[in-house]
Amino acid sequence: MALLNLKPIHKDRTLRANVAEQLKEAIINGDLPPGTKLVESQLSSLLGVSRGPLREAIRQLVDQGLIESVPYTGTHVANITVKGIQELYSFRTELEQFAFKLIWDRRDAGFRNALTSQLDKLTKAIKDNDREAAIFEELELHSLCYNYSGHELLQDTWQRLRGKLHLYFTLHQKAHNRAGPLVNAHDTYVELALGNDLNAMLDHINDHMQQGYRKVEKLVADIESH
Amino acid sequence: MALLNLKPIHKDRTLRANVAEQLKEAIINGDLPPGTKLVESQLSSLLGVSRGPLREAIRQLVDQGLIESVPYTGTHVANITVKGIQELYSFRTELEQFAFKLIWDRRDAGFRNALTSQLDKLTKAIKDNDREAAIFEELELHSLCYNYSGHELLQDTWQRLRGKLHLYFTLHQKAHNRAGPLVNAHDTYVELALGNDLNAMLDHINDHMQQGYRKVEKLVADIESH
DNA sequence: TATTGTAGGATTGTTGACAATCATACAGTT
DNA sequence: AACTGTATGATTGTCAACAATCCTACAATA
Repeated sequence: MALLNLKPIHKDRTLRANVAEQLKEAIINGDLPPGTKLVESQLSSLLGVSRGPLREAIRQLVDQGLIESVPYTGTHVANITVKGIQELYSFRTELEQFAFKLIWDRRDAGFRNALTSQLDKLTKAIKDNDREAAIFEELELHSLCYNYSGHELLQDTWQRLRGKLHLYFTLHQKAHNRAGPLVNAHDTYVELALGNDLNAMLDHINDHMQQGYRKVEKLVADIESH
Repeated sequence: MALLNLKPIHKDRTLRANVAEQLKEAIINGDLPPGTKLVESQLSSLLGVSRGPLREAIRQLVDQGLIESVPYTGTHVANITVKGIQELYSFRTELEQFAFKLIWDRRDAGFRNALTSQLDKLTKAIKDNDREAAIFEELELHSLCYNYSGHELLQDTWQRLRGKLHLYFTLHQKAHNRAGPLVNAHDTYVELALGNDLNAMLDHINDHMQQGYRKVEKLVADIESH
């Protein structure tokens, strides 16, 4: 048995999974803006899929907070609220601090390499002015930290939040038509993440999140007042 | 308009919701032990419901980690692992500390009354040797704290965990056939929660969780080795 | 005019039949 | 004997038709 490097099979080629993925993409990309009514019959014919798997996909996104649904009445893309953003950022702060407390003594060469290489990707995307990619790479950078924690429950929770966060980033970028992540915003983040002062890192996470929050805060106020 | 005290209508009398509730109950009560195969056709005829809503209910519980499912092959009640319990308790510690940081300056008479009254219910259930009730009331005590935080994202996350926690409690109680929560385990908890030393409370949450973890730890080792 | 009652249409919820996929057992091959 | 291929049965995935519910608009009533 001398075979290796086989990527784990993605054993989920159910329609449900495909539909969920595609819907999520559409919401996150801003193609389906918050508040958009989602009518099952329309969507199903649009996707070339019957309503069964579509409903299951929708329910999956409801659990992720990207879609809201009231029995017998309707389904729509989740709206954005100031409270929602505040909660997301405050919660993220706690999660990421927890992640780093877990990671701290497990950081090895693999982690260091992955992190710096990911920072490079992010920096490159920003310099290329590829905003979509920049958003993605920023989220990947944080995902990396969660993954190295080895804490599945934590990872799942992060994944659940990631979609909404991505949406906020996209909306902010579209509204202000300016670059997403700042060029140097993550330099000190990575620097501290590779350093030897845990408390400094935890403090920085606080700052990092508050910075991020302020960036999208105004956006929401605009949207909320229609 | 002089009418009040109307309980908010529970507008979810869909079959999906009923089935999900009933399935969750059965799992949590231990009627469907971990590893039990769940066959859709059997369950649907057993519940007198077609497979559509049943599948949606199952998917809901999959998202809560109570059920595991592999496409085209099968579905079964989630198994218990040492890692799973460790993660649940370490994660809970962070969540509950976060909750109390949020609550701390919002604690009012209503909160104090609710908390002490809930402690009374718990104590009574223990004294009456009603173990099922004791488990429920203990979870309610913690839920109260999460609810008073006003943080919906935190509440949702807690609710997702609560099911699995409930299951652990039930299994532990059935395996060792001893009382669930100890009589005085929550006295200092409530005492500190009503006091004026936040750090003491946060430290106590750590202890409280580790105590709880050790209690169910052995159970898992037994189960894991079949 | 403000409130209540009542069709009508649209949308979600539910169902039972059909198709795709998988695990098992067993026969065939080397 | 170990491995490979193949049929079989069971189970999940998918579909299209039917039923239940809700929102809207409009008429009726006071």
